[in-house]
Amino acid sequence: MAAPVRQASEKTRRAIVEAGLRGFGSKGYAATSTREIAALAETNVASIAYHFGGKEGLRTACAEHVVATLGAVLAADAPEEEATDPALARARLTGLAERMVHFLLLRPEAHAIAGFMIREMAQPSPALDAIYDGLIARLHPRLCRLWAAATGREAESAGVKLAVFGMIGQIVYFHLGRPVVTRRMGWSGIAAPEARAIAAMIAATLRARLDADRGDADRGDPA
Amino acid sequence: MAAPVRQASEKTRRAIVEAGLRGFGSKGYAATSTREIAALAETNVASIAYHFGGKEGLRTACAEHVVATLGAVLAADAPEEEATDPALARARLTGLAERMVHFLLLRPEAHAIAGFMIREMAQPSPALDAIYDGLIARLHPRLCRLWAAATGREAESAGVKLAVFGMIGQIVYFHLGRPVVTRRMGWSGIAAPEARAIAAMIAATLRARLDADRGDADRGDPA
DNA sequence: AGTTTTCAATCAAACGATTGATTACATAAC
DNA sequence: GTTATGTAATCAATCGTTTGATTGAAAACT
Repeated sequence: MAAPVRQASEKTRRAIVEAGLRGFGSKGYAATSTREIAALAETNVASIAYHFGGKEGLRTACAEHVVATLGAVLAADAPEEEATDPALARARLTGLAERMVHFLLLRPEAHAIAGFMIREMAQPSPALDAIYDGLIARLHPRLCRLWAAATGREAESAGVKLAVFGMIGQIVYFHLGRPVVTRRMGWSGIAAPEARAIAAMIAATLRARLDADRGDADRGDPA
Repeated sequence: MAAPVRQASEKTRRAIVEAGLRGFGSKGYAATSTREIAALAETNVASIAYHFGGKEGLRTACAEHVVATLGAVLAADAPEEEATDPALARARLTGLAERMVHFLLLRPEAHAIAGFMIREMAQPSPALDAIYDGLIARLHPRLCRLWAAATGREAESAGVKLAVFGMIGQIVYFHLGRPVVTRRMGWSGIAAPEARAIAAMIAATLRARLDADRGDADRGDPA
């Protein structure tokens, strides 16, 4: 909580957080020992208790790190002004989706981040609050507003909110289900070409859904 | 492997598997102790080693149980003859999706099953092989054939396979992201009405996507 | 039929290993 | 010299597993 701005111990902090995130994200919280984290961070086990108060403190620190990192990634290409033109909103939405796919599937650091978030959702802890407040609570309404602008539906309606979750769910699944997807597709892994194919499929689904919503919005049949 | 057909120890086996599945599915493999499982199954810790060779053996036994249970659920409403009529295939597909949503979100035993599968994907183990071979390898191609019949595209094309995964991903996500979804939606949980809303949204997405695919299939633009 | 043997099944108890946390002490920075 | 930071050693607790004893019922034997 209290940031030790004093010294260059920041390097150790970062190393521990990154090591913890990598462990928690790939193997899970319980399955990752503090000694393993310390070894990966090239420091002593006691440093974890010193810097974060304990393993649980490191967990929330990792959550904050995830929020900061992912927030920066998503804010980088976020023009402050909201898109009101349907075509523009639609382009923004598809672009954001595509960017999320590529980040989630190609960036090496994304594996730990996504794994961490997924595991936090599966077994909620105080760390999930930080992720929700710092990330979901900001990103999801923004996507809903874009969806609304692209279709004419109301941004905070249940249908739009669920549709946005559905879009996110598709993206997340291709990270989560990677071993299953690659096996079924006959891929040896997910590199740039595979990520492009997945992004194209998600974009196509998104376009189809937006088109359908635009038609339904007039007839008052928002599913 | 060798089934002890002799005695009524089958009851103990089942109790241990169900207890293990519940623990592994909700808290994760590493976070669930053998003592905890034994207590939940109302038996002794040694029974786990006796019946399954160890904790890891119980893991694969749980995977086999998941395959058997889920296989039965999905096979129950699977008319052997494949649907060739587009409208019928479409109805089958949406019906299957709806059934999956309701099973995953409402059935109490589904929580452990889904949690187990998700965690296995996140950290593949030999248990994942059993799940893939016994479940995915059967279900996914069937969905692809339905998709193909509904749209005119080729069942084993990359686009169709990915689209089916996308549909599954949406469904799975609403189970996985339950704490996040409920919070954002202002729900206190996911009961029948909420599951219906989610199922409606997924059905709408599916319909929109199938429509778009049917149009694209002629023009040879399968994304 | 009565007796003995065999064996799957379960149990309490204990094993060594590992866990997260804590301590006491050394080192570096200011 | 005071504080901040890092380390080695150690703590109690818990982990998965193993052990030896016990049970009850089927199998084998007389």
